[in-house]
Amino acid sequence: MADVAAAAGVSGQTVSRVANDRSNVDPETRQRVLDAMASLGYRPNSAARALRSGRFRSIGVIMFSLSSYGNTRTLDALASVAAASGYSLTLITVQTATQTDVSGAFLRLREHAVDGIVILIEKHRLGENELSIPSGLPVVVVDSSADYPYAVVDNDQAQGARLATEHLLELGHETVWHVSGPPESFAAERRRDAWRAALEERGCRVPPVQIGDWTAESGHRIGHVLAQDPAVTAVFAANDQMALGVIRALHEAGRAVPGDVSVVGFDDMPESANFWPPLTTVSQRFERVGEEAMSALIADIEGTGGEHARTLVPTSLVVRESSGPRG
Amino acid sequence: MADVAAAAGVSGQTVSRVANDRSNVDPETRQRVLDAMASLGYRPNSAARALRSGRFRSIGVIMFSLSSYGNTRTLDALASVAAASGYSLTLITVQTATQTDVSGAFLRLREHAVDGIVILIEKHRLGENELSIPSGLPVVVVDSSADYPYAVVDNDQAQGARLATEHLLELGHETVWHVSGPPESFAAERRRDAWRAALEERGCRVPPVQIGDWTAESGHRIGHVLAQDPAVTAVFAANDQMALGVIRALHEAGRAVPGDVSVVGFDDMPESANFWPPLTTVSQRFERVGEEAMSALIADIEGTGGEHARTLVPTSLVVRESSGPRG
DNA sequence: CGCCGCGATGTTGACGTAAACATACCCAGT
DNA sequence: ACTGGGTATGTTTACGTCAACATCGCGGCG
Repeated sequence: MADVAAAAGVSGQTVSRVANDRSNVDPETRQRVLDAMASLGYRPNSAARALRSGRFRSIGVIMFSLSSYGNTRTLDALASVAAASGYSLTLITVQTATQTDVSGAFLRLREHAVDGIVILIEKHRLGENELSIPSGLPVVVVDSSADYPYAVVDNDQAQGARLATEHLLELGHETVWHVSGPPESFAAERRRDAWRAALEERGCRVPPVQIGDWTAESGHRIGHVLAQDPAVTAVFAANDQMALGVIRALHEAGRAVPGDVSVVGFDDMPESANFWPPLTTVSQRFERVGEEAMSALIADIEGTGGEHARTLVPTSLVVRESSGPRG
Repeated sequence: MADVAAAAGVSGQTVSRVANDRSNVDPETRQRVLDAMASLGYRPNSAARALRSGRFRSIGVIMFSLSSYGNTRTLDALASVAAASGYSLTLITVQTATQTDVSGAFLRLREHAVDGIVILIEKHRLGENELSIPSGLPVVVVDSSADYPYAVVDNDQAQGARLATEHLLELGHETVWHVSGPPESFAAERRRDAWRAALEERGCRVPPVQIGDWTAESGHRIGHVLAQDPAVTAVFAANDQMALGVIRALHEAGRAVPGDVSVVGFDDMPESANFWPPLTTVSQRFERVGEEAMSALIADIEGTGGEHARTLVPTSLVVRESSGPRG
């Protein structure tokens, strides 16, 4: 900065004013400073800026894992919105979603002087005492329980699961079997509850829940069991990967999809339209979730708004060939 | 820090020494300082630290998109290694892989005081003049050409493509058709060249290349064309998603996989084992790529080594049911 | 004609840390 | 007892930026 000031023949303060677009700088002087900046390749030093202002224009993201398709897309949206708002994104991944790991991530983010934190954890109930942040940083939680003392943004899991279940019932199936995500996942629980509620509302028998772990392998294993039972004509899997495994098991058992069994997934991965048969599934708007989360966080940081609302982004059903009338 | 110093009855400098684990602090004093730190919840301010030292213990990552499966897994590995080495990760995504966007990302990272940069761009030849970094920051490029003046780490695309092609030839197929990635992708080019070389070495006819864009849809479209030609008995798709589309098109055309046509992919996505039929594919070790890239970068930052080497991580063939002897 | 006010610019200091240098002390060797 | 060297700790200062205050000059108005 001193170099720029010298080159432009002004004081450092004037350079600072130009850099921050302050009023009350003579247009001619401003131009001179801008020229000097350009020719010297000057960039303000954000460390000094952060030290001075206490703000870093940086957002921390704590993720459980990048392997999940939805989390990845949400992160992408977070990055876009953050960049558009002039924030950078500091990413911390934790190996396990334990309180210890998440707390450690918090501490590391505090050291790295972030202005706010997005938690992208798909697991259930991180002990709330552990999540308290002494520094009072703004926090937004994505894809988790409503019990947090922070703003929460999520896809509307319940509404999506209801869409899927009702779609199958409307096709004439007597009931719908469910391949659920793991017990510790809140998203899985919400989808399961909504599936059960949809069945009960219509007076349908509620078959036993099949517990998977989101992987295609678990779907495959469960699919083999379901394929043995001729009463199974409609399956709602809690994600597309498990649906894929179920379909493979049905193929292996010689049961036609959707001729003998209809299958519906949840996520709408890019591949799902090209499964065999193409998968009927619930499309989530992860981009929208990321945008909502980042907007809420930035509003909180900058003092605009901040009601710690719960935002649910609606999902939609994409009907493809894996579901059909009861054969 | 001043509070801690007062609480422990020492000077700020001693606190600093304890915080940085310097030698020459009396064990008793050290403990007193540590206790004070703990009770006051002190965390060093990284902004001030960065300002003082010029080092931020932060790595910038520039990604073209998070939508690619491989990039995501590589990023996951980068994050793990960075965390283990005490670095944080600043993520910048660019919408397009143009020189302008990438340069802009560079500038933003320079402002954010990163110590080094990983470029995770799957596209070809960013103009090299644009990639020059005035500040002389260490840079590692993942998944791209060897022409850069920086260290490069990548999966060994050529070796993988050769594995896939030779596997199909060894099954008795007279030649292998190729569904390629888009022209501007260097990875696609390397796979294409290796496929062609493997065919030519064995004196096989080289069928016309089918150009896709990595998506399952493009594979589906191309698959329909290939399905018309009875001479097509073996297809090597440049990624699993396009392979999925090809398989779907073959199903639709009534051609059995692998009975009539064998299909091999590239990537080994978690879903691929549960395609119908399960996909023979080339498994890439993205985690290893991420580790190598981050290690190289950190070595460069910390002045250890730094020969700007080119590291290729070997791939392996996973044989499943989508490939079989020529029917 | 002189004073006031306002806009443009300069000067000073503080943010939290750590390097460099300074000081204080202890112990071994003569 | 005195010197020299090493260890533990304190003091000063600078990193780059920006808020607060100080200064300067110019035009308007009583």
